[in-house]
Amino acid sequence: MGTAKTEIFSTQHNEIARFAKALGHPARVAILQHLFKINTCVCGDLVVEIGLAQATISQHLKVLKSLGLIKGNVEGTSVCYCIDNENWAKMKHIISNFINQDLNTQSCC
Amino acid sequence: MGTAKTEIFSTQHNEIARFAKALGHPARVAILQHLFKINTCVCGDLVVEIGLAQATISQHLKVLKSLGLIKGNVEGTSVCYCIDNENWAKMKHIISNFINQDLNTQSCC
DNA sequence: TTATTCCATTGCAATATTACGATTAATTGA
DNA sequence: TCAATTAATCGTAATATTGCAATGGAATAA
Repeated sequence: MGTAKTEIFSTQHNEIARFAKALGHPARVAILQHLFKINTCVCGDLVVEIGLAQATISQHLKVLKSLGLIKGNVEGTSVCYCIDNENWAKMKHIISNFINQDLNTQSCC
Repeated sequence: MGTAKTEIFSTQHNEIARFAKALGHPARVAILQHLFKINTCVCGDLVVEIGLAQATISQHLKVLKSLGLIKGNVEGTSVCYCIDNENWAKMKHIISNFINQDLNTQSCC
């Protein structure tokens, strides 16, 4: 175990969970927030900015990249990262649709 | 390790991550979705509905309850769960504010 | 009381995640 | 060419998560 039984859930539920999981670590939230804040691509200063070891940041970037939320471009000896607008929008819709549900009735308990 | 270094991140980033993490498992997504769908409290049929062992469901419910997203009421020999509207709204705002950010400029890469 | 039902908790095994030092690969600058 | 810089990857340790069988506690039904 330790592995989620994804096969018993719908594609939709698995997809919501996959995106949510990627946002489920403060370092990844901080990375994404920084990319939004500086509003351009980030080349190299993420390690300083976030305050974790280089290997650790690289691992978090890999998670975000593998989901498509960010993309990286090699610029000489450094790599520049930025939000992938298209996939970010896709994630936004999937998560929003889920969390913006409202109860039609009062909770009974 | 295996433990996130939450102390180096802002309260806001940690809070976003905490909520996102709770939504980061398809079983918990399915549980919440079911609670919205039937639009009232659920007494006892979650194990059948989701298809995991009773102990496993109980554990997922505990995660959701400890974050305040759901609440449970004892009704005789069973327990009824429902969405906690107040905390759900709080989560909704926190997550929405984060994911609804838009880039002012084109990505440079 | 005794059996039953429902659910939480405990204990455990398998796997995943987080973090980092060390190494490697690629590029640039001298 | 050779050092320096940057970031990915490897290896490893510590901890967290997932899942389930077994157990236990609380309420109900007989």
